[in-house]
Amino acid sequence: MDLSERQLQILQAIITDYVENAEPVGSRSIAKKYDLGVSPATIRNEMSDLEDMGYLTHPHTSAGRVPSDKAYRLYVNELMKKKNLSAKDKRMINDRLSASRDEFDRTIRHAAELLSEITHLASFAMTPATNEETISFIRLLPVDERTLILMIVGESGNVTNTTLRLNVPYTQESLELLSKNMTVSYKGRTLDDVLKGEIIHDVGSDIEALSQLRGSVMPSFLRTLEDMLNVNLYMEGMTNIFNLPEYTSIDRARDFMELFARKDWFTQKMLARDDGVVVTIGEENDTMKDCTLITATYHVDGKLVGKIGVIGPTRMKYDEITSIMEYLTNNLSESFRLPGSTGDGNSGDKKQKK
Amino acid sequence: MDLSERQLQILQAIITDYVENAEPVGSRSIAKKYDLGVSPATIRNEMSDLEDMGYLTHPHTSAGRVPSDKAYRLYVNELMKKKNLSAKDKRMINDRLSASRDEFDRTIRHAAELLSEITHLASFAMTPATNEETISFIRLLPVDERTLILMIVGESGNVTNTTLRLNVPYTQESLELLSKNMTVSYKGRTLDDVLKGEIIHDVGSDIEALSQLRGSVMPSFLRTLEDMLNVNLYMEGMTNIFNLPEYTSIDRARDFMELFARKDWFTQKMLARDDGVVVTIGEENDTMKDCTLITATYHVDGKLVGKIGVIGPTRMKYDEITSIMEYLTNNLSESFRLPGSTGDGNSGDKKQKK
DNA sequence: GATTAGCACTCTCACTTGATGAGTGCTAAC
DNA sequence: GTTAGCACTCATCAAGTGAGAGTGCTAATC
Repeated sequence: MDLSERQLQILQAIITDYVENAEPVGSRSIAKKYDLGVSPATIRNEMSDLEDMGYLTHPHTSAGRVPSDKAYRLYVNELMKKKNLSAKDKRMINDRLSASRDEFDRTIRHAAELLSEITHLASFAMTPATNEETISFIRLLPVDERTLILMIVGESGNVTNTTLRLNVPYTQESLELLSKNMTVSYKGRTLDDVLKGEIIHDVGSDIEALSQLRGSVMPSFLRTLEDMLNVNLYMEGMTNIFNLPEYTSIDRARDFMELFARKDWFTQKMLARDDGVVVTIGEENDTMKDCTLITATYHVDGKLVGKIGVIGPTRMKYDEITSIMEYLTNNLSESFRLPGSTGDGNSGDKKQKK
Repeated sequence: MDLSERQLQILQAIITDYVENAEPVGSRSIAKKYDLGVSPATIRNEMSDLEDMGYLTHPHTSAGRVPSDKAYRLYVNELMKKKNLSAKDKRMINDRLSASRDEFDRTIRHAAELLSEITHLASFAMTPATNEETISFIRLLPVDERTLILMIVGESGNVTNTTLRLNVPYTQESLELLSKNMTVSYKGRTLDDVLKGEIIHDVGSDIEALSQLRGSVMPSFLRTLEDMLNVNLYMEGMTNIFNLPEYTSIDRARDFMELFARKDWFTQKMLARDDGVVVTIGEENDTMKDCTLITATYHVDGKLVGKIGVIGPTRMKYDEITSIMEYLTNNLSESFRLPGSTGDGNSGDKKQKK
């Protein structure tokens, strides 16, 4: 049972109005503001039908109507039109991103900042990495007689390091040997694979000092690998949500903030999402049932993907925000393209349900 | 004009009660709960005097009294006694810290976690570093033909790195040469010094490729140095404050959260504080005038200092919290001591005003 | 002179009441 | 199918009320 043209118009009007004012919208104000050529009474009848079909809800008898998740879904899939960014926003994005184009992390961080500034929502960005990231090399660097740095570098240029203090001094040679040794053992393997798989014991354990050093380093190696899964995640504008009427209750604000304290959990959640612009609304999320989450992917050399996203209440300007994110990710992919390559990296605008 | 013994008793009772219940305390409840041997009326008279002297305030005519910053200051300096930690807390601290004793960053992060769990306040911890940190070496590591990692290591084992993408390919040799080159130029110099000083141009610029590479790397080098000033700062339990009656107003909660979004500012603030256990109360802080901030320092090999701290409303359990922090920092300093060294690293308990 | 009992006074808080206004749902007329 | 009209519902606000907690003052007491 499809919606009639008029029903769609009314629904769109309600969504537009509610997104703007955050208050239940009544039949009379729709009739006044949006020129639909019918009286409030007619609109009331249609609204009642829309409610029966699950597109609207009713906080209480005599409040106006509020769009449901289902309504937003319909809006995102069918109704909304792409918005053009303002010249000011475009300029801002171009300027800020080009300022640090040669540094991955910084560019990504700037992207998150931009996103939260423009949308006035909470945003995040992560450097390109996946569960399938493979190890490129492992390096142990001396600091002082007992202190050393363990560094793991992924294929994508992701780096994680930790500073270790050993109980016994090490020698420069054993350090270099172990670096090479470990690189040989783990190069090309994915993080998941190494974490779940057997630890490789049998390499070069003929030398006493080496195997001792190895024993001290291994536990930290594994823990650091785990950290590496949690890539570089930048979060920005978390406090923006305090300005929204949805979060004037301290409890909801707390819940919101607590979600983001668990960075590792959050990262895994986001990594699991599909490519392209993905919108999940309210109940479609397993946690955060009153939030909408929009993620988009950018590409490096047309292959590796990183993600950016915004989080806010289901009441948000879907059209503007998805357009901004599309522009932003295209811009990012553009600047991370190898000169000469052409691939557009499958940046299709899917908007699909998760 | 000193306070009489009885006035001190009453003030202490008011503080104890207020810290516990977060509600203005009246003369009658003091007389009932604390056995001072005088009637409410006498207590009222004393309270009135204490208010004249600035130790108490009055939200409105017929509420009870609330301790002022000045009262807390007196309490911290003179009245409070050291608390013994519960066996449970001690065990928890020992267990959790020893689990990752060989890794700096992880241990520090665990310390922050512990602190916020035990105190139910917001906490932070930073790895040892100061504005006087000196550069130990600089390393450039290849990732792919245009991508490389720039890594700066400080004397204390602090590492900062960034992934760069160049416009033109580089050669392995030029990379190694530049690494050595830069290390020679900057080794032993402090971050501040390098950031403020002249950029050194004249080293090895006879080779064309090298000077080009250098030109691409330098801007990032300086930006990354700045990052390094902002050490590793771990924040934990920010959402704890939502449970406090002081922060049920969304505005105050927002202000609080926004303070910590500015990590670099916060780091600099904390680095500037004295060694030992330092308590600054309310107005004594230039920002956060309704917060109390307690920091403490731990030592590595008896020299380098790192900081941990808690932040909360001025109404907090000063005696417990300072005791916990003392125990925790002693424990940290202990595990970061070079085997054989003895220095206790000046871990005096100063409690001084900033 | 210090301490205390007594009492009037102040202020907050929770609760009630009534008026107002926005909005719906139904019915009957167009 | 559309619309006007009207009764009904519910949230919100302001004003009013009583209870409770606490102070500040005064006069009596130790």
